[in-house]
Amino acid sequence: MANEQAETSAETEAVRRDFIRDKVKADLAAGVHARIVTRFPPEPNGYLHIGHAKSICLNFGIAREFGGVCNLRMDDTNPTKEEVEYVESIQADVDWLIDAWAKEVKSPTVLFASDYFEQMYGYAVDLVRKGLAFVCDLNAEDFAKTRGTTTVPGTDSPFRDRAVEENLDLLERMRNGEFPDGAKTLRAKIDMASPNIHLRDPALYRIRNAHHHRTGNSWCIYPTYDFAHCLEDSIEGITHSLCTLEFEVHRPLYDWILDHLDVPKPQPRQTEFARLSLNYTVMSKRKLLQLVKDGHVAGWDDPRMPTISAFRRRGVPASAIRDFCETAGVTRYKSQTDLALLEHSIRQTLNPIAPRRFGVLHPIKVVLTNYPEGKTEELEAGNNPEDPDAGTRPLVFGREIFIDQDDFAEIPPPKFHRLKPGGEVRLKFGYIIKCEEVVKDASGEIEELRCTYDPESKRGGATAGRKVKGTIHWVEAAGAVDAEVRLYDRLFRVPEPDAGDANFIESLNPESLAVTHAKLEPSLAALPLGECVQFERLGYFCRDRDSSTDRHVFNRTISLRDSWGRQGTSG
RNA sequence: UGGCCGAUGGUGUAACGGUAGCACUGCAGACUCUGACUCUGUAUGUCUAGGUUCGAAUCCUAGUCGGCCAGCCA
Repeated sequence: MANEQAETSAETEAVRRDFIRDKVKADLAAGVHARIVTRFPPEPNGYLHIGHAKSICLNFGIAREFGGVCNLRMDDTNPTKEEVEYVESIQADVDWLIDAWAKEVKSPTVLFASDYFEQMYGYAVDLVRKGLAFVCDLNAEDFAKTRGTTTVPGTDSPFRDRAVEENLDLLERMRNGEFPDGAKTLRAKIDMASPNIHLRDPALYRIRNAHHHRTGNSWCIYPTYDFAHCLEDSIEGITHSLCTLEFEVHRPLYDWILDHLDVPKPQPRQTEFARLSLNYTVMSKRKLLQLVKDGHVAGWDDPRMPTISAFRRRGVPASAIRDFCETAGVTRYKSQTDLALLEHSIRQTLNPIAPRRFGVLHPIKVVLTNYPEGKTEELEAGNNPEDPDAGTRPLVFGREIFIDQDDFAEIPPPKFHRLKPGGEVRLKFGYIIKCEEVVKDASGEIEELRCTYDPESKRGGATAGRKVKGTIHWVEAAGAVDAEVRLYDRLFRVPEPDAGDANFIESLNPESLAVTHAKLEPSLAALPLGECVQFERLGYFCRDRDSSTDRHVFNRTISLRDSWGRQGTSG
């Protein structure tokens, strides 16, 4: 009995996830819709970022959970800002992000608002016929002047009472290209005194003699967002139109347009949620574009960027981003999500699946003076302690190896568990070694460490059970693969780089990228692109696409949590 | 001197009139051939003031603070 109750309430809790899903569920229960249809409607004027990921996960996620579909629709109603490059990157990013969900819920083809231009124009004509829209000759400046302000009502356009026939004629001539850019607009006839400025006879069509990336030169008038978006939703049979909070004040107009047109019922309903805001980064397309154009980063997919393509290149699994979006939640409160939440999702996703490998980022050579010259042997190394099925791999061991600079200290700080003069550490999967001598060059730089090893301390050996404080990773010198390893840190030094009127460029973190010349275990030379491994004790890494057959470039996806060295430098 | 929206630990998010919970982060400890993982413990919260009610984070009123809106951008 008690168990049943617990299960029931747990189930209820699992289903109840946010206020939007509540609404969807209620609509379904009330029979408002037979099937849920959502949409993700990016404007192809930039690359998708982690903020879009939230919207993608929400829209596709809801469709999936409720057995519906989600359309990927390019909102391409402004030819002066949109490019094919962006529609392509958006498709690739969405496909990668939703991955297997695509088969279940994604509309089979990408949709384009521009495919509805003729239909939208027809609706505009309908509004004119009903006396609900008029052609206005005011230029942009006079339009603004007569709009009023937040506290002062606007005044009617002198063209507001044009006869229907004249409006029809003028609209057609607008379409036929008889007027220059900005000369005329089609406006809704609503209420210039409305406290909601978006209801003060808003523009529905504007003249743009511009080449559109899909419709070419067949149009010279283009619908505004407010007119186009609700119609796009209506045409596609969208049931729930989810958007961010800043569109809240547009909702009355969204409804007004559909209410006054002969469109299928039930009409789509717009619901707003708070966009994702992540600290230590910026999210606006304008600012991301500036970072790219001004060369502060290497491109849209520079792994320091918050773009989806950057996360992909950096080695972050799509499922980690989805997990993060779920963790961040959906509310109407404008929050600032901590980067730590994202990092946790990434580590949590990678830990059970990433094969363990050895990589030495900042090598110091170690010579084992009592290890026979010319001898090598194979050690058996576990691939992943989190996954019993991951198996083992052979690791060549020899007289000369590399260890990381961080794992040796000539003058060790308190509680230092690693190698120090006269001290011992275990080489993971191998022997216990003892540092006998520090060899330096003329300038005092450490040239190599001369150590002895305990031949019986290997797993299975007589002294294998000896306790030493530290276990470190290593790479055998002769077989080591040279690699360039790129260590990334947060792009900005401050949590809110674009707070207030701050110049976000000044907050860039000069140490967001550090490049090291590393020594890696041989198997890493063949690591396929797109696969993430853990360099033991260091973090998760993947091969970068800058690699070639004889050049190895790796990205650090994310470091391991480090309760010891946080005060030190990264890597 | 407008309209609309929002406010729960450091961060994010639950609780839908009935014991303020979870995750992240922080700190402390256990374990460890990864100073990881895992586990344990611990710290910190309902914006304010009234009201309704047996009972309010939740409902009402007012205030405070924050956000959005005056593109022919989306």
